[in-house]
Amino acid sequence: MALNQFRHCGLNVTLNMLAGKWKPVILFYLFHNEKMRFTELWRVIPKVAKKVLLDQLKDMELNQLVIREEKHTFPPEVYYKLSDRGKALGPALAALEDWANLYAAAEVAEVKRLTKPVIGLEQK
Amino acid sequence: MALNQFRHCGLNVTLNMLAGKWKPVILFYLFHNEKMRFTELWRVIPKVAKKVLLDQLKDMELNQLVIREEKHTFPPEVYYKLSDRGKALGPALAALEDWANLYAAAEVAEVKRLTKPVIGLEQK
DNA sequence: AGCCATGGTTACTAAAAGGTGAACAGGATA
DNA sequence: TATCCTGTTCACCTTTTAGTAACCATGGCT
Repeated sequence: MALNQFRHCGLNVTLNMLAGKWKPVILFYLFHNEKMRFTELWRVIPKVAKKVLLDQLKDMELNQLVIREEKHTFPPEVYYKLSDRGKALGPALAALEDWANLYAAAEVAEVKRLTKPVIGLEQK
Repeated sequence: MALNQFRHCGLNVTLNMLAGKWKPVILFYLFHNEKMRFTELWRVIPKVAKKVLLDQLKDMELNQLVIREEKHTFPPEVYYKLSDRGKALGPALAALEDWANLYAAAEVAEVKRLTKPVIGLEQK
């Protein structure tokens, strides 16, 4: 889960926390939604396996980027949301995104085409 | 090398380019040094295998973050330096680092202890 | 009783990333 | 001639991550 044990500075620490195939998408949705149930998140990222999504969320919870909120009802309801720490990542993530748009436009364009079906969808 | 083919937005693109165990260190040195020979870089990051360092650099070159400059002398001299694109990452990377220092202080502290011998060293 | 739904786990497989050690040009040097 | 030096490649091996599929508990429906 958490990778590189060689971390020499803050940059490494942060990137380690963000490393994970689905974490950027998860962050994307949580930045746009405040609170999401597990299944909701899962439906919205259709290509990911349940277990993997759980792994990534668990990892992010461990790093205190997200908070898991469990209502002990039946059937169970579990909500995931950004912690303050997670929210504080906003500007930095925005900077990364801006960079991509300014300096890696080609890659992003290609990307946007590939992902329209997944992102920007109606979240219930 | 370049990982996640699932990229839904700029964030993903950027993180994909930064994902790699040694890329943060490499960036660190190139941000501080302007130009470095392969061997110099290799000596300064002692725990990495030559091949792996080469892989990471090749990857970064592909993503146009660094520029490889080869002097056809004997023995060969190869310099690596940041491209403009790479330099433009500066602010975003600084933001990630600042986040770590403000919100993940514990992790960074632990880290600083582990890495003193590697970072902040006398470059040549 | 049988089935659905939710959020998990478990055991296993596959693919990617990283690591090791040897080898290679080919001029310089001893 | 033998050895060194630089940047690279090759053929493998190990460790990490991601993916698959089945199974569980539990209460509400039908």
